[in-house]
Amino acid sequence: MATGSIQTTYSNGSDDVVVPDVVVERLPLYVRVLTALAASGIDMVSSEQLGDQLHMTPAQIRKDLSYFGRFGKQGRGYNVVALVNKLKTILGLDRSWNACIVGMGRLGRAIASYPGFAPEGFKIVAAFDADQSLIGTNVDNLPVRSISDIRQAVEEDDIAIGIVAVPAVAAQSVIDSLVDAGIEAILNYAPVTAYAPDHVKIKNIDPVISLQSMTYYLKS
Amino acid sequence: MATGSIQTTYSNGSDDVVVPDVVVERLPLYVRVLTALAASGIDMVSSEQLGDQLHMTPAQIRKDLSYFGRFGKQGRGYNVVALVNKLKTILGLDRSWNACIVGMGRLGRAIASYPGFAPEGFKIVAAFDADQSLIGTNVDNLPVRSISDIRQAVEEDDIAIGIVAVPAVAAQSVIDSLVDAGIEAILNYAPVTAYAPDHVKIKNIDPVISLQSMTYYLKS
DNA sequence: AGTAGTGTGTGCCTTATATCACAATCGGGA
DNA sequence: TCCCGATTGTGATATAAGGCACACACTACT
Repeated sequence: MATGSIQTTYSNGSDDVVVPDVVVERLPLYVRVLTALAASGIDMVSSEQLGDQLHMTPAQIRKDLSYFGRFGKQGRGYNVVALVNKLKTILGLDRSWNACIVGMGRLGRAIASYPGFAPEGFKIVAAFDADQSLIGTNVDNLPVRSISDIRQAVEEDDIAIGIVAVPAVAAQSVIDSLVDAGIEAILNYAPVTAYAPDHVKIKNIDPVISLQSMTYYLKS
Repeated sequence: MATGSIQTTYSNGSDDVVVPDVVVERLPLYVRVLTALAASGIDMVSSEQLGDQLHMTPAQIRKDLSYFGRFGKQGRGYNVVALVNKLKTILGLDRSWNACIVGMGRLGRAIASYPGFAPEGFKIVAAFDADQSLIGTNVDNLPVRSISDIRQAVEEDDIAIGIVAVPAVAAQSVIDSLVDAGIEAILNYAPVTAYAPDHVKIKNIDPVISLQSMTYYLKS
């Protein structure tokens, strides 16, 4: 759909493997169930058991993992803790990441106060808005700054991720600013089909679009 | 990934066509840009122009539309208003839909007060929670009811869509209740890989998972 | 040490999705 | 009325993703 690289190479010690995007998108799901399994004290798991939990075929799980190495043992399965650590390293989740929010309206504030980011290593370290009456105030202990400060803040605070929560009409220009400031990943909550150059990853969160495709299947 | 029908048939006057899921998921995007074009007074549009706006190839747009009929005219393109109306009808967006929210914590309240649903025809008509101290109170003019009332409410209020905003541990059982109550579409905000039978559509909204797959591509 | 049982990793095949490319068609102007 | 430029709709082809099935590896038990 949107332009962007479909795949990347993963340098796996010996040779470089081409990893499809869809595979990378599944890895966080593996991390999540493996983390839960580890927490409940289970130390080995088979691809079949993982498949049951994730509602996918064991073959797909094995193939996905095989892009990155050989983590399992025949007859035994995968060591839960070892595998989750390896996957976290692959995904870059063995460290924390700084993010900023652009747009501190109702939605931006809800995102800023969402308690699910921090435990996973995503820290929101800056907030921006275009509204002069908001700039300078504090929201959730975050000082709201002018959008024109983005570039400087991205450098100073080592911000890698931008979260866009502005109205649709402003979204593309905000995204351009973020890209221009050197950000490489964007989580876009604005209801637009946004454009970013190939080297910048962008993902959209749009509940209305999700609902609108589901109604197709509703009978009554 | 999750089990579920990959495709459905669309009865298009003469013959039944198999419509892939991915195609249906793109239709709302077409509706959105077409609506914007209509609002700006443009009355004809070509697949190439649509492709520019959506960052996809004209061929894909034409093929997607061709699953449902022949809406364009050679040499001219598509009539914007006629096409958007047709697509809305196909998607079931020519009417309004009732939805309920389960889980009236921080997230559930943010969803309930999100102003983006109503203009698109999605009405939140009921709210449920397990917390006795919340039941009976009003949130955003919505009375919070017990989860055990779901079945009755779904029937009485003609609710077609369930929005799940409960903690991860409670999500699957809530989804089972919704399915049991006869709901056919679920928008799940809980961070779990939820299961629903094939006849129930389920979509997940999970910003953390989205971030976690993007970090794979971050260099530094 | 030998053997039975289990589950991985992967080549090969199937299915799904995207793109190409061109005949068919439309509207406007000479 | 006929021709020309534009753009659709779609068969054919190319690419991508998923799943099967089995050789191989590992453990445990005798």
